Amino acid sequence: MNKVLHKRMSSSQRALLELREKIFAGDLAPGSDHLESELAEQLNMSRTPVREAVLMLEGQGLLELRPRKGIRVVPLSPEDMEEVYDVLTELESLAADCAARAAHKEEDLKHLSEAIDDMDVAIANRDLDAWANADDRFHTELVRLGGNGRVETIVHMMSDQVRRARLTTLFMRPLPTKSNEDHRLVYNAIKNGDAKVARETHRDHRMHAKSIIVELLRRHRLRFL
Amino acid sequence: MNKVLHKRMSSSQRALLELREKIFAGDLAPGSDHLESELAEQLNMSRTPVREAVLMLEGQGLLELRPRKGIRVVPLSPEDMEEVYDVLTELESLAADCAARAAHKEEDLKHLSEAIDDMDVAIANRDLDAWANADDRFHTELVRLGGNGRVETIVHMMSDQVRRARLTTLFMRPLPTKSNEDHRLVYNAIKNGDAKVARETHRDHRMHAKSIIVELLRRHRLRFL
DNA sequence: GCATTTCCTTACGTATGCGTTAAATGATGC
DNA sequence: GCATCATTTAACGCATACGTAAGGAAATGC
Repeated sequence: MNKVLHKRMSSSQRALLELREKIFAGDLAPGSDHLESELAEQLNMSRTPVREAVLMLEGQGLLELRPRKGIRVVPLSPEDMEEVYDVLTELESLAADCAARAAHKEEDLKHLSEAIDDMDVAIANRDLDAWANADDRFHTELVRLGGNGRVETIVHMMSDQVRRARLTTLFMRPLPTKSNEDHRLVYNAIKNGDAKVARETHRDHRMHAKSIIVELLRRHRLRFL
Repeated sequence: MNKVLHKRMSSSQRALLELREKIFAGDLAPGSDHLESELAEQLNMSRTPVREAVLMLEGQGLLELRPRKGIRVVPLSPEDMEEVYDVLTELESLAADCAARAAHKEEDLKHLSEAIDDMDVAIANRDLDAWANADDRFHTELVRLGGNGRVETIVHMMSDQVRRARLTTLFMRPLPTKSNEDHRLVYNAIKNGDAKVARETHRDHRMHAKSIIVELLRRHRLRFL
């Protein structure tokens, strides 16, 4: 657990972080309902900061408020995941395009290339968690280089959903060996300032990932419904 | 004012709506700071529902919470508007693409064509407000036809920012006579199922709009700083 | 038996009060 | 005269209490 030094954090902040953790850990299952008072008790605080955190998490698309029905952890249907991936594809491709145009020095692309290298290592070690972590870093750094803060925020929200879906699908996927070739192509295109290639390569990369995940989710759904 | 029948609305809901109205009316000026207690008094309610509304509006990118500094109405710099337009361009183009692929019947495209007609009328009448209204409807309907709820949500948020910027720039713009030609091209492409044309035409349309608005904002800024 | 209405339970919505803390102002030492 | 520190003040964070309304159960009428 990354219990970062939370010297003095407001209860709302704590509620926000801990609820997120619980959601991503699957501790609060997709589709499950919860009462304010229940969550407040779990977090050992009063309802007020919980309400505030829940409001923020609703804005982030992780929770759904249904007064007197409970607070629902938003489910992840294959259809939802298609939506999420389409937004991701579009905005990350834009970021790749902008990053390529921005003429970054090789120095600035260090994090990007490190993430790619880490993925190679992770694949060699068959370490899916490490791979997923490095993949996240690659995509985070890509949008950062794109230089559009709103794109960053939105992509971050969508990535959260992908991360949730990965909980149920990562272990069933084939090792993403092909994936890193794409990453390198995108990296080189950005380094060379080739916006068109960066954009289109990344687009193809994401569309491919989308089809895999959605397919897995559909099959998974079939087995459990 | 659209004082829709608010038979029994919670105070939070009311705070949300009324604060939005005040923001869009410029009653709460971009960049201005306000206290919770001040807003609570204005709205004639306690701080609690105000806090909740403010939290939601922060998630929508309209307010910025700066504890002990005040609640700030987010300013609209030309740079912000560039970001907003880039996101809009990307996601609306996606929506246009999807809408074209979806093979909608002409019936389904009624709202779209009506909005275009209304813009023609508005331009003939030199009625900028009516034009802006119809333009909003066109874009709203376009993303609806795209069929991706998340795209709709995000585009709606970005459109809010554009609407705010329009407050200060609409009156200084030339009549957007050219603009409606673009709308018709997009409409026809969607009707004919030509996704590529729909996407690219719309993209060009938005990029053009972006350059105009950003330019105006920059000039406006120069005169007032 | 089934539908309708009433009552009851309980979660939520909001006001309120108090403790906390951060910004501001003044005091003190150098 | 300036910097640092203490003091003050006021806005916020949070707990708590209470009113309210929604959903369900039970009772009553048909």
